[in-house]
Amino acid sequence: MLAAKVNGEVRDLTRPITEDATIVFHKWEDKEGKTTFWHSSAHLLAETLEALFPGIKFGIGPPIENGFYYDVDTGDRPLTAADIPAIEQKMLELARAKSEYNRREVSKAEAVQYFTEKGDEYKLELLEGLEDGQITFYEQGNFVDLCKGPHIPSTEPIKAAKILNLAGAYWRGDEKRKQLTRVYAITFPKQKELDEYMHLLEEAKKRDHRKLGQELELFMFSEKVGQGLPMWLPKGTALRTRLEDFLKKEQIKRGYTPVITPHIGSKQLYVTSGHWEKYGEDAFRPILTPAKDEVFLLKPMNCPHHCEIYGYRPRSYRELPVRIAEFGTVYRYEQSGELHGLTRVRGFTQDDAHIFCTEDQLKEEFLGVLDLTRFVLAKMGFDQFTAQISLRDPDNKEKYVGSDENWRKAEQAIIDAAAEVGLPTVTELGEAAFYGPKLDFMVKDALGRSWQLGTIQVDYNLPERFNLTYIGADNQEHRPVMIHRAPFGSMERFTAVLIEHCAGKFPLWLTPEQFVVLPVSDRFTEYAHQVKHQLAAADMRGDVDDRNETIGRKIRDNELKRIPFLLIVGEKEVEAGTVSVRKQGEGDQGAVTVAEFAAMVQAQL
RNA sequence: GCCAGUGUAGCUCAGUGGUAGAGCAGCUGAUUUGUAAUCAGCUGGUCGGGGGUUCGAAUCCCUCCACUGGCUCCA
Repeated sequence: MLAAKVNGEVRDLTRPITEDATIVFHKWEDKEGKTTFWHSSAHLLAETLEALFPGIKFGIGPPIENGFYYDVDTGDRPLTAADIPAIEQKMLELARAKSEYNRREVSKAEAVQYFTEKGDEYKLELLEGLEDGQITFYEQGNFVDLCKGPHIPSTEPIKAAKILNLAGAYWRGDEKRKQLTRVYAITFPKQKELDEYMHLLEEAKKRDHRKLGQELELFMFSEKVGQGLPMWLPKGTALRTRLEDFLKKEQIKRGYTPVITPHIGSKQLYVTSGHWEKYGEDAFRPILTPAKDEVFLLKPMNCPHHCEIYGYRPRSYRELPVRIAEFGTVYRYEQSGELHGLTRVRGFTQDDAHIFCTEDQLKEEFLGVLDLTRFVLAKMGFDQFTAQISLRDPDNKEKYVGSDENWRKAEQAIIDAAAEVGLPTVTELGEAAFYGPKLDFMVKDALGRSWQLGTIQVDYNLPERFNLTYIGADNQEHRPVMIHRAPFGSMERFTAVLIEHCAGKFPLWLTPEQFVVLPVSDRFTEYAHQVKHQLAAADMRGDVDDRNETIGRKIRDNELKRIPFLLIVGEKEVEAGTVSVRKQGEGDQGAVTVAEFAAMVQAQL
């Protein structure tokens, strides 16, 4: 037992209960138990660091989803990987002392005095935000920390510890302030659990899309081409093209109109849209021409172009909603430290569309987009995702364009639509786009990092900025509402997450190569090619591995390439007109005729 | 952009001041193969780029570039 929930509040097991209370005990298996365990471990880590590096100063040290961290200021002597073994060792040594975690209520003056004497300005700053009478210290061994708790009774159950990594982190998350060293770590009550966790991390690394992208020859980067500018190799292109075709077809069914727009636009376009003012300085530099004062920008978004398409002639209420769709490639100068495989790049293609509709149609259109997005995710086998509603930060309205009334309407439309379909959501203030609130679908990558995939945004503002109108039944001009949406988000990020989601074993309808025919020896190569052509005629994709290698080698190589079906052909198969089917990861499935195999695969598509 | 780390052959990696290495891949040849690596030979590197220290630098220092882990940012 690690902690107790008393009347809904998680507390120390050792803290006396002075009122009538409902009590729930938390063990390691509970989220609350782990959180308390890791929070206490953070204090143990701090005690360790203080013992090893006297004079070290402490920021904050909270538990996180997997483990905990502590932000520290080590002065002139940086922490490095070489320090890790000593830290881990000392941590366990201190844990074995079985120090009790003792809670103590202190006055603000007492707390300020303590940290002033200790010289820890970070704790003093934290104290500034706390009210007298609410302040508690926790003490274990030789370490005292400002902390509201709760904690486990003693360090005794902490049996295994691992420093996961060292990273920089700005104090209070503010890039203008000092950067502290963030020590990430995790602890367990048993060594075996730590071993299992480390094994899990290893397995996750194996499905990292950057690694699989290289192994499966899906995409590449080149220093000469530039940072964050992926190039899709033939197999990656085959995969991506199928994703695009799938969505294009579905969008046609749902009343979208495909368009194509250029990769650049005049600066004036982005002044109108507001992007110039908001992002001009942080974007790729403007493109100049021989003509004086002529300035173009690489397009960072497709919406301004689509607004121009909407506005190229008068629109009647009868033709709304207008749904303009484009797989549009955009370029954004992301900070160099942000680039990450295919998930964060500087040139990428959005499966973008902009829906222009009346206010009355807004809800239905939004619901339609929600349905499309969920249809797409389901088709790809994503059942684990969260939906995040991103609203404006009400305390920083100057970061956004548009009137309060428009924002109120837009935010309400998203909240209502999500509630209507029963979509579980979390709401984040301050995460909205500058022109409107968003509903984002978030998924996690193999290493637990969360990425935004599909996005739906309600926008009252760009239609105003572009002076977009339609003529209503009353023969008056009205302002349409705009929905920005991208079910995949971007082809790059979606592909990355898909690679990791299926560990490179793509669904049959998407995979670049569905089969490879493996002749047992070169006497059967001709038959192998016949098989391939028969299957190609049945609309299947694949090739012949006619290298002069043993069958065992060919099987191994093609298994590693995650080919769904290996078709082995030798003497027996040639005579019987069959193929021996070997399914990826599942071994020999026996012999069937080529037609039977084709039918079997068709049935699975 | 910031903090820390990494950069050696196509890939994975060894080499820490004294003649650049291994396995795999590739090429050539032999082998004609029955369900996850046949054998042999050969090729392949301005040790990320530039500058410096040194008799001598993959190795030490500076700088730039790229990548990795975070932070900040993300139209």
